[in-house]
Amino acid sequence: MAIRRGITIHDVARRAGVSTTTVSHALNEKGTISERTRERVKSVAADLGYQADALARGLRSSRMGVIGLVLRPLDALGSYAPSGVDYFLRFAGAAAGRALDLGLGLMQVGDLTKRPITPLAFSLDGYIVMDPMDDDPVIGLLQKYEMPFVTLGRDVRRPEANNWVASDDRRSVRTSLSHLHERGARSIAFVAGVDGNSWNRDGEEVYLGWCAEHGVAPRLLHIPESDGEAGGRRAARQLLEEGLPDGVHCMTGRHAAGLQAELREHGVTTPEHLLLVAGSDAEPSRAGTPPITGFDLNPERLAQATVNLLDATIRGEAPPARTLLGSRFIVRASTGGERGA
Amino acid sequence: MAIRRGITIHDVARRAGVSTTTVSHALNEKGTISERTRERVKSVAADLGYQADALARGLRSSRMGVIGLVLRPLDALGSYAPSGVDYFLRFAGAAAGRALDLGLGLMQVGDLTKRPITPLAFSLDGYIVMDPMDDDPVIGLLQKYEMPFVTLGRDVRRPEANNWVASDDRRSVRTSLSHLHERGARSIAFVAGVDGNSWNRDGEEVYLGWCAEHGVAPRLLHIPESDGEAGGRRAARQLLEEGLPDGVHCMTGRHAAGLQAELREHGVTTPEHLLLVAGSDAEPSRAGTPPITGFDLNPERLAQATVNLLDATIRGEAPPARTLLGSRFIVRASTGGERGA
DNA sequence: CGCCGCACATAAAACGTTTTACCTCTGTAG
DNA sequence: CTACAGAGGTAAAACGTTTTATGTGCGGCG
Repeated sequence: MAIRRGITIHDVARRAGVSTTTVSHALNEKGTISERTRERVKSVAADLGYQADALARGLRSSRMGVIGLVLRPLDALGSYAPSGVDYFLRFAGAAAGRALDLGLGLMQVGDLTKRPITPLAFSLDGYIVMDPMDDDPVIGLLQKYEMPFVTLGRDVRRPEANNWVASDDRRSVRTSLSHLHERGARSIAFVAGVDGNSWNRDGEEVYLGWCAEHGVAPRLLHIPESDGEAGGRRAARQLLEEGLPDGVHCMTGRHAAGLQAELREHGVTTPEHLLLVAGSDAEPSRAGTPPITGFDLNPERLAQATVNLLDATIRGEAPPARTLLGSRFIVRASTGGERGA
Repeated sequence: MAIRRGITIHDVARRAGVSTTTVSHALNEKGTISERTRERVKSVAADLGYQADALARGLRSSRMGVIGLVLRPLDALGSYAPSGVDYFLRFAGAAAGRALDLGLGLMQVGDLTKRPITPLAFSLDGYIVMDPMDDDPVIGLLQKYEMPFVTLGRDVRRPEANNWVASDDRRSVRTSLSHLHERGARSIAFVAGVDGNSWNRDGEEVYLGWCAEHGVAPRLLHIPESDGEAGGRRAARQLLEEGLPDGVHCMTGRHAAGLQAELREHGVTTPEHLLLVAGSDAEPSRAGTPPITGFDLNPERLAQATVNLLDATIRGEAPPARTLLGSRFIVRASTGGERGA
C-alpha cells in the first residue's frame, strides 16, 4: 500500500547529527540529554514534519491511542448496521466523537471471540462493551488478556464490578408502568427480548415486582431482538389469541412497532383499545400509527460518560464508578398524547 | 499495558518443529511448502490459538484492516460530538457497521492536518472524507501520501473526481422550493452555511437559478454552521428588520429551529405567516413548534454506499463511480403538514 | 595519581512479523 | 557421472521504534 510516509527517526537523527536513541529520548522526554541538544533535535524533527510511526511504536508496547467498541446486541443480531435501530448508531457515533475530543481514536469491532477478528483488536488500549450478555465470553477474553474495559449496562454476572455506565432502566420501566396505570390500563403485558443482559433482566424484574405489588397476574412474553417487527407481530397474535390486555410495554421499539401494526390490522387500535409504550425509542416506533410513547435513552450522554470512564481507567486515574443516567420519557399518541387520556 | 498476548509465530514454529518462515508461509499461502507441512502448521497454529500481531505485520506494510473516517464539518465545528446534529452520528455509526460486515474496522479520526493526530492515522488502509471543503488540505494530504480515499459529497475543486457518493442535494433544494411555491410562498429566503463544500455550494446555486427562473429577487443569507440555533435566530432578526419573506429554506436543521423559535417570539408563526423547510432533518427541527418540514438524507444508505466504494477502491477492484442518492422529503406542520395548505 | 561519579551520548537488542536470498536434497536429462 | 532443475525448507535482513546496557570524557575528592 505505498504508504511511504518517508521521514523516519533515522532521517531526523542524521540531519541533527545524533543517534536515533538521542532523537527518541529528546522527543519523549526520557533519558539524560542536554537541553541544547534536546531543543535542536526537536526543531529538526518539526522541520522535517517527523511523526513517529504508530505501528513501530506500538510494537514496543506502548499506548496505541485507540479504543475499541463492541456492540454485543449487534453481534447477536448478526448485522452491524440493522435498519430501524438508531440507538446503537447514535451511541457509536457519539462515543467516537467524545474519544476524538480526548485525542483518542475509536474503532468499532465485531465479536472478539469469533474469527475473523479485526487484526488490530488486541493491540488497542481498552474497550467499551455495550450490553454484555450473561457470562459474556468477550468480557472473559478481555479479563484474560488484562485489557482495560468498561461496560455500558451492568454485567449481570459481576455484581461487584464498578466499571460501568448505564441508563436507569429500572426507573424507566416503573415510570412506564405507572403511566399506563394512571391512564387506565389495568391488565398490562410485557414484551422483553431474549438477550441475557441487564436491560432485559432488570426490566422483567421490575415488571414482575410491580405486578406482585398491584396484585395482578403478570403476562411476560419473550421475543428475540433479531426478529424485529415480525417478532412484535407474533407477540400481537399471541395476545389476540389468549385475550387482549389493555396496556403493553415492549422493551424494544421495533417489537412495539410490529405489535401495533399487527393489532391494527385486526381492528385493535392504540390508544383507543390498548395503551402502548416502547422501552427504547426508535425510528419505527416514532413513525408508528399513531406514534408510540417511549424512552429516549440519550445515547449521546451515555457515550460521553462511558468514554470518559474508560479514558480514566486506561490512564490509571480510574476513580472506578457506577454511573446511572436517567432516560427521557416521551409521551406520544399511543398512550393518549401529551395531556390527559 | 500488559497486553502480553503470549503466543507468537515463534511458539508455533517451535511446537511444529519448523522455522518461522515456514509458519508464515503456511498461514499466508505463500512460498513453496508441502501440503502436509502446511496442514500440520495450520493445525498447530489453530491449537495454540495463534493470531498474528497486527502491529508487527503492519510494520512490514501490508493491509491493516482498518479504514479512517474524517468528518470535515465537525472539524470546522470544533466539537466532534455536537448536540442536536444526528446526521453525522448516524453516518459514522452506520459506516462502522457496514465496514464491520466487510471485515474491516472503522476509525473516526480528527483533522489530519492539525496536531495531534491519532498516531495510527497514516497506517490505515484508506479514508472516507465527509463533505470536503473547498481545496481541502486533508484531501491534499491523502493524495500526497497516495492513500486511497473516497468522499461523501463532491469535492467542488475536483470536478473530474469519480470517487464519491453524495445525496442529491440539488434535487432536494428544487423539491423544497417547488413545495414552498406550491403552498403559496412567493418571496422565498435562503439560509446557507459558510463551509465551502458542495452541500452549501449546490444549494445556493440551485436557489439562485430558481429565483432567476421565476423572476424573483434572491435573498441569500450566510450563517456559520457552528452558530447553530443562535445563528438561526440572528437570521430571523435580520429578516424581521429587512422585511419578512413568506417562505424560508434553511440548509441546516439547527438554523431552521433557531429561526423558527425567534420568529415565534416576535409573533410570527409557521405555517400561518411563513412556510419553513430544513434542508437537513435534525432533532431540533423535528422537535420544533410546530415540527419542521425537512429532508432525511438517509445517512445509513449513504454510509453503506460509501464504505462499499472505498472497499472496492482499496482492493483495486474499483469501478470508480459517482453515486447520487435521493433524500426523503418529510412534510411536517411548518409547511402545512401532510395534506393541503 | 587513581578512582569515583556524573553528564551526556550511543550501540545494540528487542518487539513479531514478512520477505529475500540462499541452502540441501532428490530425481532426471544429457 | 555430471549438471541442472525443481521441491521443500531455512537463515537472516528488514520494517521503525523504544529501551537497556555500555561507553566516553571531565571534574573533584582522597
